[in-house]
Amino acid sequence: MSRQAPTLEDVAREAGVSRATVSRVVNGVRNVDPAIQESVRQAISRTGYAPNQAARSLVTRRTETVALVVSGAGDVSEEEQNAFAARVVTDPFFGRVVSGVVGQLRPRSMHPVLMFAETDEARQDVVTYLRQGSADGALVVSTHADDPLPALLAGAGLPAVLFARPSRPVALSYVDLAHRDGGRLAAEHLLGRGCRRVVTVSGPLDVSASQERLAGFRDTMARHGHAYVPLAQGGFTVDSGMAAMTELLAEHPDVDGVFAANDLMAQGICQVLRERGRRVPHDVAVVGFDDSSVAVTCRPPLTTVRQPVEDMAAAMARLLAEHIGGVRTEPTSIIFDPELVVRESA
Amino acid sequence: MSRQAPTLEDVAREAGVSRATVSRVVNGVRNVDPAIQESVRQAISRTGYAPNQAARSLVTRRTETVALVVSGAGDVSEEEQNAFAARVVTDPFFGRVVSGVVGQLRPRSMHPVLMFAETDEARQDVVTYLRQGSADGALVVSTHADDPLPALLAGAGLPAVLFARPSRPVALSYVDLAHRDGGRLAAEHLLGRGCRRVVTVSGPLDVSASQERLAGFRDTMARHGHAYVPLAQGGFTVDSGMAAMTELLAEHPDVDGVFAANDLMAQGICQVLRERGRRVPHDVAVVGFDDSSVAVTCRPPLTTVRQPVEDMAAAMARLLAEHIGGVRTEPTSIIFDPELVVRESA
DNA sequence: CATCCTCGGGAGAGCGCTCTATCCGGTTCA
DNA sequence: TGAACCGGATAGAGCGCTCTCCCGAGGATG
Repeated sequence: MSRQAPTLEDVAREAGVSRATVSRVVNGVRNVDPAIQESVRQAISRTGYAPNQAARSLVTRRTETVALVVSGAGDVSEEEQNAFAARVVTDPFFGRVVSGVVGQLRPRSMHPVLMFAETDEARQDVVTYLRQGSADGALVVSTHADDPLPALLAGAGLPAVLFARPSRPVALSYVDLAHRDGGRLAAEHLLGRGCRRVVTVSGPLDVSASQERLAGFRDTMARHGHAYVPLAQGGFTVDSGMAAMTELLAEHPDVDGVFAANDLMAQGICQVLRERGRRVPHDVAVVGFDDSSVAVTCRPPLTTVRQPVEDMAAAMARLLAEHIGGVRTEPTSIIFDPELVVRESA
Repeated sequence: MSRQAPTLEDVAREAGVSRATVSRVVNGVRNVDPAIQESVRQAISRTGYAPNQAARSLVTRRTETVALVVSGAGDVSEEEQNAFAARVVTDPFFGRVVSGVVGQLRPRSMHPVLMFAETDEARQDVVTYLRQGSADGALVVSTHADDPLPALLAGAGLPAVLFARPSRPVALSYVDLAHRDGGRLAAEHLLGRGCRRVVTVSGPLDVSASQERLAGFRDTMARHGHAYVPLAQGGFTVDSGMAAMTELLAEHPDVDGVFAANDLMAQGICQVLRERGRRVPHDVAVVGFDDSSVAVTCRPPLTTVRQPVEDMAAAMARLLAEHIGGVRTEPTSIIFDPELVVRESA
């Protein structure tokens, strides 16, 4: 970067028109004479002009940037922060979120800036970041039901869209899945296969999605005469799935069906079952949740309840863009339906 | 956001001082009378002032934002773009990169914006994004050796730091691993265990890291009398590892050692071996590469060559910050040493 | 032929901040 | 006592862009 970058002024002089006209050409607004348009374009490429985003933002009050925030509850220590980031990013679920979001933002020339807000301070940073106009809005994925961030955002009147309904009502749009129906689908499938001694590994019960999946599952089991379904709580990771299954297996060695609240845990469950000499699905049927990439790579491939994460994330981005653009003003919710995907594990 | 956001002017009026003084307090520069400092601070919290980042950027020419770019080579179709993003983000490797980068950026109050540049157009977008001052610099992770992005960035004189040495020399800083030494470590370990019929699954050979790991491995094997090591090329994914091992096993059923160029493939390899009735490590020893999270969750846990990705990513961020700040002007390279981590698979 | 539009273009006022030049009042020192 | 100095604050000039207003030249209209 040797000399000063060319400005609108330079291009205008080069093309022999006014700043305003160049601006009009660049932004494609109003009718500009095609001949002048062309000469401006040439002047632009001759000077190698690139509009200064800061100057533009200063007057438009738009940055074409949104914050993609993964927020937890409570406080974690300084060094845990990075571990949190690593864990979140590595989760196949997050990959699908990013994929869906980017797919929507790209055609709108918008960009996501990644933020992790697992401490109160970090959450305050997110609010400040938005308040100072560094981003136009936020897409929030909470890892806990009682995440305080949505309320902070709503309180500051900042545009935001949530993944999953917040535990306490907040005046923000969100997308969610009918988790309860997902639990029902899993139960019906296991029952349909003739499973009679079914157990379940739930997600963390402070996450409402976990509660709902479990509730839907248990309700359906109950309605078919299975009043009690043994439960172990997991943490949505492979490890926690293994631990939970080990525990359940000790108490219920005759188990013939398992519902796991996500695929990662289902994978761990399959691993434990195999190590204990149980064949999946012959001896024990396993149903996962999410239909993430591991559902396919898992041995055996998982029968699972599909959550259309990419579509949900895309919807989030779309909603946020509409809120930012002022097209949509009222908080809106979009609930997606789960779908059973039958593979080999059940 | 009901009324207009308060500006410096408002705070100044409220505190009974000039704009400049408030600015100094906000930015903590120069000597300001402690009493005035305090009254300004109070005025700030009373008005709920948050500095406008666009206005600030306009004059400082800094955004405190960096682009975190994952760039491929060649062109992929429109719909493959999202798949690319999903695949990249989900890779545990990327999670570690993000973790390391965020760890460095956070204390500097900088933020990463995520960009995927797997088409020529997308790469051009990255350059434009930086040229218009939307970000102060770029951290580039290339998925292919002949990625054209580094040259574009260097050509435009934009601050950037690369993960891995570019195939053609470019005037940019980079961090890298001594991959060749990593291959050597793997070979020595397998030989030390007494393996005599060793095969290897490499990464894509258009990635220089793959070539180097393979070269280091083969050289060492050759030096110990093993002139020929059967090879199958994989794609750094579990699936490709499985396919490669299936192939190798068909031609070399008596194999007793495998070196995989990353952990994901090693995991696939272990799976195939188990399915074929081979015990790991008893019948076949498997050495992976990376020491990623799957090395621990894999059954059996993987003996692997550790790549300190977090540290490397942190170094990238640090280098970039120095380049942006003008503290460092010459392109610099930092090469990290791999380390063997012995677990159960070999 | 006067009037009213429409269309293409220019002038210029900011957007909210930083930063240099400047000023002011009080001390120090020749 | 006056010049030099210095910490501490202000005034004001931009940074590069958008956007509203305005103007002038045609063309349509009555």
